[in-house]
Amino acid sequence: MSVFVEVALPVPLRRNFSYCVPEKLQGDVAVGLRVKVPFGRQQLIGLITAITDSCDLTPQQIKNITQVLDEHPLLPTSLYKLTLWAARYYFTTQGQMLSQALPVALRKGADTAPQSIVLYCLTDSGKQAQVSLLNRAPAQKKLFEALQQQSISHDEFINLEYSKAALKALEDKGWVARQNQAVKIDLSWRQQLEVTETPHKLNKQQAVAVSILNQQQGFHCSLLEGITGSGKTEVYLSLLETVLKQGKQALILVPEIGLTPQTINRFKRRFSVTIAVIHSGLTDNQRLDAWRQARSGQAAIIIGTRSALFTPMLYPGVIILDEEHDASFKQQEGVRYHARDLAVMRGHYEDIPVILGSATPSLETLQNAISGRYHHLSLSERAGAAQKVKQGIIDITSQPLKNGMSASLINEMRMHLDAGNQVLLFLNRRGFAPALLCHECGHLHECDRCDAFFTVHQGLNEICCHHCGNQYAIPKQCHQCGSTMLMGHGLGTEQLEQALNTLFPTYPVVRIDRDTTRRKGSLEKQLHGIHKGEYKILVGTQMLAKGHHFPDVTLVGLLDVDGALFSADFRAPERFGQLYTQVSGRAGRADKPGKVLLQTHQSDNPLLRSLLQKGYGEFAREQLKERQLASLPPAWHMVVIRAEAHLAEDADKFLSLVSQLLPQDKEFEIIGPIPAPLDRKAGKYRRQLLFQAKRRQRLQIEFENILNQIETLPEAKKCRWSVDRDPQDLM
DNA sequence: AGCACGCCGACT
DNA sequence: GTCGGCGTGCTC
Repeated sequence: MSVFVEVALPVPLRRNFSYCVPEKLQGDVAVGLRVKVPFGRQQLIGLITAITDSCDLTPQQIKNITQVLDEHPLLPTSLYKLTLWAARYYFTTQGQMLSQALPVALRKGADTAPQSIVLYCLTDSGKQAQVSLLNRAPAQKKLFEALQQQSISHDEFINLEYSKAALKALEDKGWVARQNQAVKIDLSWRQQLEVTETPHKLNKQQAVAVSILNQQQGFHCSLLEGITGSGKTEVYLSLLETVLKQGKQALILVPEIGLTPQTINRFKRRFSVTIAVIHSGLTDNQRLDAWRQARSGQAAIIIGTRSALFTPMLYPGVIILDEEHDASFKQQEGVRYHARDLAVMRGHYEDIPVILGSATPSLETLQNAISGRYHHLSLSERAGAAQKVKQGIIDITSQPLKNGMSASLINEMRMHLDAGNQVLLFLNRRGFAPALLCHECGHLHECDRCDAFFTVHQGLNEICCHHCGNQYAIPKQCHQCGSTMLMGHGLGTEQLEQALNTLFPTYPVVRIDRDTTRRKGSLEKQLHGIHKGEYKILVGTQMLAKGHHFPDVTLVGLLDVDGALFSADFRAPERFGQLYTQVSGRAGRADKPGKVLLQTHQSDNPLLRSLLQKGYGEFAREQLKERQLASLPPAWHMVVIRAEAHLAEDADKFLSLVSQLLPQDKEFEIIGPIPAPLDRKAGKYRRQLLFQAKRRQRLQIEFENILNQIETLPEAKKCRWSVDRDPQDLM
């Protein structure tokens, strides 16, 4: 009897591929194993998704599998199911989703079995050697003395940054030798958990949260809403102790920027267990090692960024996702999955609790907490005696601005700087979709058909409503006061940095944004410099607000509140609310009260007033109502198809055809095609088509029906296009 | 996505 | 006369 397998391959083709299993391999195949197969002219690695005894294809069309790579399924059932679900949800292929979920090394065919590790240890002559002989070779001496204490594995050797040359020299002397040691899986933590730090005393709210979380059995999702400094981490640690004591593992996900040595150290200090840390700086093999440690159960705690979500656990106990509102949990290329949403789904499949923590929860999570789907736990007491920051609004309508700074801000900066403190200036992420604003009267130009703001497209000389697609030429005069001082887009961080250097020549400036932190380790270096007081003025984008505390900063200036708050992006107010709250939570300290200054043309704006007076919680609830009224997420469900082409018509034509494939009614709206807010990037025209559906199921079905049709459109070949479900921003 | 085939311009 | 540009077509 002939045996066939369906194989999911990492290709952007919306189907799996059938292969024939040669007789000698028939006993080796099972669902979930990796196989090597011929594909066109290449050999690819894919995962078996099904085994059948018949196949519709003609014998000429079908090829044999080359090799079976695994003995046991690569992923536990829960994770396998999760990738299946995610592939459907994000309208992608199983193959793409699976390859997203696996460490690169495994995708390339690496072995899953724990391999032996290389251990450097002293030889007999090394043990008798005199250290004093190395007095003139400090690097060798350092390494030698470390080896006298204990042998060092190759990984430790790399991590601890010993000199390679020194190792070579010691090997040449015959004092050090390499040993291969088989990796043994140490599960002792499951029997006897060592707590190496006395837990802090919990306050009442923390204790309540911990006791509720400790009682949870099986799947349950909770929102832990705790203001900055309220001790969320202490709650996590307390919960971890319970989970680890039950012999179960914990998966902790943090934003990209939040995975600092300090974070990891907090967990390391408390528990003497193996912690697998998964971050972007790891090599493929280091990632695979972390993956293996998690899968074998040796790593009690797995801590990592977005992609760590897919790390298998032998004894799953809990998933904690900290700073759950952070946008870095949404993948922005390839399969655009959201780690928070998938974490909840994974918790469901694993039947374990999921904790989402934030000081400023996303509206998605807040809605689930309010509706009762999630447990809602609050921490509103600050641990220390930190004072509340002072907040001030600077109305810059008609005020002369020096590179975006008003005279009153500059004065205030000077006062704080002269007092020996640091000043922090925030500017929006570069290229935030700009609204059209009158500098004289502060009027914001709104669409006449909806109450969304127009977005300025300088390149097209157009203003465009991203809510309905309405377009006009950029007006010459303000619609309200007739002034010609219309502002389209603001300035960038680089320009600001230069201006500050001239304005405050005696106070060193540091700029922190995507450009200055691109190189590995440069962010850490800059942050270190800030803490040492090498810099007095800090300029940056959102990046600076995340997770870093600057005790000597007493003044924070938000230069372009309007650009951040009144952007076409429907999440702009939410984002701004989060940014503002994070920043206010960080400025100053107990003995040095902080001050936050906001520059705006809209000092009376109700949104801004509500945020400043009532705080994020109330503000977010108001936003949630707005979203409901506007049929926006999380009330409704959104998908955007983006297309990019050399000719704008090609992208437009394609998207128009797509829009015609779907019905439109009261519960299913299509907007566009409209230019993307950054409509011309790298010489290509970007257009997008927006879908909003009242019911999630409806969106799913409609899309599944048309995906194949979209793909076969001849126009689809003329542009690059992608589907983004639950888009984070409409850029 | 790869990787081929294929048909037109500037080089030894 | 070739090397190489990237357009389009296919992959069980």
